[in-house]
Amino acid sequence: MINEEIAKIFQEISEYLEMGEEPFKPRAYSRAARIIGELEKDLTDIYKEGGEKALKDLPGIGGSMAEKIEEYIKTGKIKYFEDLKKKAPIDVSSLTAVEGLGPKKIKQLYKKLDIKNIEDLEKAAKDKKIRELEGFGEKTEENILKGIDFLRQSGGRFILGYIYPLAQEIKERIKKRKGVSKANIAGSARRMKETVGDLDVLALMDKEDEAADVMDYFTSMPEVINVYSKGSTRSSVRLKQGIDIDLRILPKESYGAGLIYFTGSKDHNIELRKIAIKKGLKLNEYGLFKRDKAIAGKSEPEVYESLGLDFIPPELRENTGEIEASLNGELPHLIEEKDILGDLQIQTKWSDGENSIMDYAEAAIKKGLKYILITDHSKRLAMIGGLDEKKLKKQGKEIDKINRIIADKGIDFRVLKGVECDILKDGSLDLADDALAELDIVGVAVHSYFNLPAVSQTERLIKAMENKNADILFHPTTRVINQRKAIDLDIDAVIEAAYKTGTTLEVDSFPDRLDLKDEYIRKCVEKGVKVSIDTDAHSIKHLDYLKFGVAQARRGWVSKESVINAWPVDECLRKVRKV
DNA sequence: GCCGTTTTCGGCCCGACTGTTTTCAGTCG
Repeated sequence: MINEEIAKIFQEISEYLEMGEEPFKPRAYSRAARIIGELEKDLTDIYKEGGEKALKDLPGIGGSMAEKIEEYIKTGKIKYFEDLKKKAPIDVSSLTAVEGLGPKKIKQLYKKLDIKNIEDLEKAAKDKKIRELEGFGEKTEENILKGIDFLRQSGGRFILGYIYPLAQEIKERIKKRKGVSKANIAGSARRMKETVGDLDVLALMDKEDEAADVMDYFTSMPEVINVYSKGSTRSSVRLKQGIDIDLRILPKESYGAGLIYFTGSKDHNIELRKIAIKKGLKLNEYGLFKRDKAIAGKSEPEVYESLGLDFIPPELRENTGEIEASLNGELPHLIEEKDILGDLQIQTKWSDGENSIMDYAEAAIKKGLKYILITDHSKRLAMIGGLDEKKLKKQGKEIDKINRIIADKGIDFRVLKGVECDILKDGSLDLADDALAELDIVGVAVHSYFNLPAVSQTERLIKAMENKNADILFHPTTRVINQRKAIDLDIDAVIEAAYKTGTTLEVDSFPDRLDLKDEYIRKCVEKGVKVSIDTDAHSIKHLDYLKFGVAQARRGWVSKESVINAWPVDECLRKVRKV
């Protein structure tokens, strides 16, 4: 966990330095921040085992940064960073979160208008002061206000994939405390919503008198910065990561009912209670009651069964038809992570990924996958080394070689040739058709002109899908949660076109993308459109993100049948093909 | 500030787009 804290500090240092004149130092810090953020191993452990030297051996970390990391491990602070903050007490990280604002503009705003945070910024923009600054104008001022609005809308919600490991870890720690026989994450995190407002953990305790110890532990965990409340059955704290977390302790007989109650959603629970009432029963967080007698409550399946329902997986509990489906025995058999046999979106060192093709192959084999599709960016994204037709061919030869090596070892695994080909403004593709035709699977994606009006944007996507080489539309709406809105488009028309052209639509598993989102995925399921669930990995570590894409697909009612990469490689290639 | 099968000094991903300009700085990826 210390890695994320240091990564955040280094990123902020980078932004501070960017306000100055020195050109390359910021990049070094930003690169280091990224590397640290993606490190498998805890920096504290690396330091404990190998000292400052081991830190220096990390890529992107030299003497100066190793010292700073050591300082943070020992003191919890980095003086260099504290000094920067003292010199210019600006809330850099929240200001850079406003789209269109970078370090240079922030510096101007601070120097000329003494803007230190979002509140100052909003006031200055509303007072029309920003447009008067050199290099700024009316449009910039407008965009700043829009950016603030957008931040507010998404504000306060945490991206599930980034907070989930912390929730898991705390749950595991609670589980290990004396007297705790079960612990679960509840709330929207258990429903695997793409963002969560806070976290809930439930613990089952057999003996009430041990609860005080558990609560003592919970409210004094190292991450806790504020204790809102502390009691024998419920405590509530804020963590230094900025998120609030509740712990509730339940007795054995009502653990299942409590789990349902605290998992929600609220609307789902209300419907359940209505069903209980119809049956002359009463459902609350303590159990299902007939008069005053508990008839169920120990486990979730028991409660659902007593209500005459099939068990409803948490991802479906949004009161969007799951209760009727459950009553009628028509719930889908949802896709599971273990069903996924291949990953169809992976960026390597050939463009903006961190690892080699072989690294990914080895990591994927280890994870039990049977195939991966290599999809580096195409040439339009020149700045990150996008591939042209020639390089793509060269990459194909490397893939052939790797496949031979793997086959020689007798491993059942295959690396497929692909690309993430840019969709240009007019809907044509960035690479020549004959080059695309050589590949096993072609992914196409939008990375530019996000602001086209809905009509042209929709036409653009449909034209791209009409290209017979375009097999999968990657991250179809291009949103980045909490950062960038989805492009304007007629989603029904896009899904209709996907159906007609036989194009697969992707569920991108990257935690801040999860694109398509759940309600659109469900439209695909209803329409019979094929989907793929891919990680969009830019590093082998990102292969772990698959579970979030699978969860999003589950929230979209997806069963294995419609997922092309839940099938063996030959079947997948057959399914992806356009007819 | 980091890094080195060209280097312990001199490089460092760099093109497109936007909104500001009247030739370009800043931001984004």
